[in-house]
Amino acid sequence: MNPDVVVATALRIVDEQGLDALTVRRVADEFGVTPMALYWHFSNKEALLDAVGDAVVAGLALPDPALDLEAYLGEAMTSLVDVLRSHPHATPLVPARLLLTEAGRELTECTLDKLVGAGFPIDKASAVAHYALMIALTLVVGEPGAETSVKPDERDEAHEAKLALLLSLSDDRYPRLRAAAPSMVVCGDSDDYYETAIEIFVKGVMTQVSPDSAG
Amino acid sequence: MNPDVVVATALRIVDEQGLDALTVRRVADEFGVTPMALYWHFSNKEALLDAVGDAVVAGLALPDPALDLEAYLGEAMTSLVDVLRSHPHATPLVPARLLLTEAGRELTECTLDKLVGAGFPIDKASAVAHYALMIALTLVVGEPGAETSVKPDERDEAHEAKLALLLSLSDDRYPRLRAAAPSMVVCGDSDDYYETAIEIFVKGVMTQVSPDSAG
DNA sequence: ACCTGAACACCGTTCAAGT
DNA sequence: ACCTGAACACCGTTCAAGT
Repeated sequence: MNPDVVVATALRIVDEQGLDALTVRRVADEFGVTPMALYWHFSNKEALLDAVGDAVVAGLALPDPALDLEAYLGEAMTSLVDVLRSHPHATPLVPARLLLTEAGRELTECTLDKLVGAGFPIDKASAVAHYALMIALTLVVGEPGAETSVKPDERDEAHEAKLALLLSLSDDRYPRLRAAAPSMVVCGDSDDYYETAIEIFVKGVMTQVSPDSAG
Repeated sequence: MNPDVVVATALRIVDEQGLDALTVRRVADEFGVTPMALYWHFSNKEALLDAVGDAVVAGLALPDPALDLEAYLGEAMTSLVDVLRSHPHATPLVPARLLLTEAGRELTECTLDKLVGAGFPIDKASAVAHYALMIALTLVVGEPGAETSVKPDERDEAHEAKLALLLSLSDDRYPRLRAAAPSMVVCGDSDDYYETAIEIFVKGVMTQVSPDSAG
C-alpha cells in the first residue's frame, strides 16, 4: 500500500460508484486495513481527492502547438472533454487541480498564447480560457442521460420518470418541450453533443477576434 | 413552522454558509426544534433541497417573447445568470428543478420555439437550450474569486495562495499564465465576465443558423 | 515506518411514543 | 396534526498505542 495504488483504487471506486461512494472507510476496506491507515499516506480526505483529480488531469493529451487559434481551441476542448469522459464522476475534482498539474498548465499556457497572439488582451484571454475549461467540465457533468449526480442503478428509472413528466405536459402550452422531451432526457449521439457545443463556443470566440490583428 | 418558512430558512443558511452547511439538524436548530420535526414537513432531506431549488427558480424573470432568437437567447441566459447570482451557493440545485418549475418550463419552451423558428431541428434546439442552461450555471459556480466550492471565510487566503503559486512559475515556460494570474484568481469585473461569455455563446449559436431559413 | 483501537463530534433517518 | 426521544448506521478525524 502506497499513495499511488491508493489513488488508483480511489479513482476506481469513483468511476464505479460515484464521488459520494468515495469514503475513507470504503478505500480502507479495499485494502483490508483500518481507516486510520490512510492518514499515514494522506493528511486528510481532501488531499486524497486532490490526488485523484491530479491523476485524471495527468491523462490529458496536448494538441499540436503549431495549430492556429481556432483549431487549437477546438482541440484543447476536445482533449479536455475526452479525459473527463473517461472519468465522468471525478470531473468535479478537476477544475481545482488543472493549474496545479503539469499537463493542465501546459494546455492553459498554450491556449492563452494563441489567444494573445490573435489580439486578445490578457484579461480577456484569461476569461476565454476559463470559459473553455468550465464548458468542457459542465458538458460532461451535465450530459443528458449520463448525469453524474444520479447513481448508475437509478438512472433508467430517473429517465423514464423525467420523460413521462415532460410528455404529460399540456400540448397547448408546451409543444416544443414535449417534442424535445426524448432528446432532453438522453442525448442521441454523445460525440455529436460534445462536438456541437465545442463548435458553437469556438466559432463564438472567433467572432471576438478584432479584425485588425491577424498575426 | 410550515414548509415555506423552512425553505426560506434553508435558503438563507445556504446563502450565508454554503450548501454543505445545510443539514437537517442545522435547520431544526434555527426553529428551536428537534431534527425529526422536519420530517413531518418534508419526507427527507432531498425533498427539502428540491424545494430550495424550486424557490430559486421561482425568481426567474422571463424575457419578452417578442424578441428574435439572438436577443431572446441573450436575455434568457442573462435572466438565468441573474437569478443564480442571487443565490450562488444554491446554484447546483437548479438544473434538476428547472423543468419542474413553471418559470423554468416557460423559459425553456420559448427558447426552443425561437430556435425551431430559426430553422434548428428539434434535437439540436434541445441541445442548444441545454448548453445555455449549463453554461449559465457553470459561469456562476466557477466565477473566479467567487467559487462556491470554497467557504467565504477561507476565500481570501485561498486567492492569495493561488496567486502566489501562479506567480512562482517559471517565466520562461509559463509567461502567459503568469501575466494572466491576477485575472485567473479573481475576475476584475463580474458583469463583464458574464456578458462576454453570453455574447460568445450567442454569437456562436447564430453561426449555426442555416442561411436558407430566415423566418 | 506503518498500522491499530478506542473515542469524538458529526451526519441522515426509522420507529415508537407523546400531546 | 405536529413534535419528541432514543437508537442505528453511517461519516471524517484525533490521539495514544502498538510492532
